[in-house]
This record gives sequence, structure tokens and C-alpha cells, in this order.
Amino acid sequence: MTDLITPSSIREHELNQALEALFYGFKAVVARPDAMLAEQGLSRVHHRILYFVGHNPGLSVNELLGILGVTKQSLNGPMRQLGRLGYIQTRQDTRDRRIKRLSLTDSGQALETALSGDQRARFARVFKQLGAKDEQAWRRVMNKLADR
Amino acid sequence: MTDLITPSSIREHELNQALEALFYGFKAVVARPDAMLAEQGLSRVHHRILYFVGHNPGLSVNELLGILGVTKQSLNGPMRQLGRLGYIQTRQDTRDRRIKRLSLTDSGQALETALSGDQRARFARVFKQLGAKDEQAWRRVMNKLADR
DNA sequence: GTTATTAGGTCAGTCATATTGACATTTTAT
DNA sequence: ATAAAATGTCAATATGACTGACCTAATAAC
Repeated sequence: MTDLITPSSIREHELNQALEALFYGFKAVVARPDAMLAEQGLSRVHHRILYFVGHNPGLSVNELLGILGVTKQSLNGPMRQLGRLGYIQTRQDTRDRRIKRLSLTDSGQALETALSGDQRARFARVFKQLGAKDEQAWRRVMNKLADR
Repeated sequence: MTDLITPSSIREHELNQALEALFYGFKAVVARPDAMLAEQGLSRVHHRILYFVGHNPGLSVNELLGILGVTKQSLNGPMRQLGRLGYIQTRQDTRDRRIKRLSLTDSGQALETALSGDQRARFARVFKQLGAKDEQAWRRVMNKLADR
């Protein structure tokens, strides 16, 4: 009986290890940026805003809401903080003056680089240690995980 | 000038894609379990409790607090819910009767299996599609990411 | 050229979660 | 007998996200 159920249990255990690897890896990647943000009274939401505005300059508020999947009320607070701290600037769209085009200031770009740069450096170090083969395999797995 | 800065920008972009792959992969893995839990008014914390109690039956409350890294006050609520829903049972330690030994009920085990099973199935499908080589590479990358 | 709609912002209320602090109970250790 | 540990609970506080309502300014539609 033990012989019959053991093989699937071994695989189940391996898959549990994969689950834990995902959670602990994720935790490790966000730990330092979270700590940096906390020093300024900010949190992971602010990083998400900085990241998407930084990589899509000229984004409108509505587009950002769509990307983040939050309500404008819950975005409003973090956005005001980022504006007050001088990390985000806005300019009116020239054709439709209702629309605010968002972008990072220099210091906003610097903060974003510090945050995401820490994460990129972590990946870069791991990829360099393990090689391009492992990197490509890792990407295949992650992309398929996110698939459907 | 462009020739000088482009190579590093390409790599930066690749690393950004790795970052996004991690976030979207993680999101995909927790999406279904989160939805299942929400149907019963539960959340990811409850899953974490079920997971660790299920894999460490006989755990004490203090040990669980250590694993989860939360306060006993914040654990108390979710634990009471899980007890009231009949997912978790306790028995006194025989030698030290101050200690409550936690374990899952049959229905608790069933719920845990449904939740983590969905996640394991997602991994199993991806690993099966991509093969053992990719699986091992993925594990190496995740474990190194979590390292220090 | 009114009217409707859109982009953005804000106020109020609610709900969930996590925290600290204080305190109580039971049981074990000294 | 007293100290300490394991657990539980009450209260107050803080945060963050949500819905709903309402507002302005600007554009679109009729």
C-alpha cells in the first residue's frame, strides 16, 4: 500500500517545494524595496505607480487605474503623496485638456531606479551565476505559469 | 553614444521582463485560491494557516506565530474563523497541557488540498509541458533568488 | 447651443486587517 | 509560594481599499 501511494506523495512534496520556492523568492525580491519605501512612509503601491509611470511616460490617470486595477479613490492618496514628495509631475494633454499626462521627475526616476534596480540586480546576479540556459528556462516556466 | 548605452538598456529591459514575469506568475498562482477563499469570506492568511498546520500537524500556536510572523492578536481572528468553520481542531499536549496542538479536520484537509492542489496542478502542468530540465533550472533560480 | 458624457478629484462611510498594550487563565517551572 | 510560559481576549489605533455621492472642467453629441 505504501508502495502505491508513495510515488505521488513524492511528486506532491516536490510541487510543494516549488510553491514555497515561489513564495520565498517573491518575498526576497520585494523585501529590500519595501524597506526602502517604508523609510519614506511609502509602500509597494507607490513602487507600482512609479514603475508603470516610469515605463509609460505620458500615461493618463485612467490608464494607470486600468493597469493597477484599483479605484480612483484608493489611487488618489498614494498619487498625492508622490506628487507632494516631488516624484511625479503632470502636464495637460494638448488636444484634450481634461487629461493629465503623468511622468516621473528626475528624483522620481532616481527612486524608481533604486527600487527596481535592486530587484534587477538580484536577478542579474542569479542569472549570471546560473547561466543563460537556466535564465531562459526560468522565463519559460514563469510565462507559462502566468498564461491562462 | 546610443551605441554605448543601448546594450545595457537591452539587458535592463530583459531584467524588467523577468520582474514582470515574477509578479504576473505569482499573481496567477494565487488568483484561483484567493477566489475560492473569498467565497467563504476567507483570505490568503487562512490558506497560509491551513498550509502550515496541514504540513506540520501538532504545531503549537506559538510555533505557528513564528512561522507566519504575525502577532497572536492578528492570528486570533482567522484561527477562530477556521475553528468555527470546522477546518481546524486542537488537542492539548499530553505533557504540557498549556500547549494546544493544532491539526486540520477532514474538511480542513480537503480545503487545503483544494487550494494548494490547484497551485500544484498549475505547476505540474507547466513542468510537464516544459520538461524536467526546465523544472530544475527554475528551481535553481528561485532558490538562489530567495538566498540572501 | 443645450445636454450628455468623460477625466479627474474629493468627501464620507464602511470594512478588513494588523498593530500595540493591557489583562486574565491555566499550567508548568523555580 | 512565586515566577514564567502558552494561550486568549478586549480596547484603541492605524492603514488601506472599497462603494457611493457629489463636484469641476472640458469635450462630444444632438
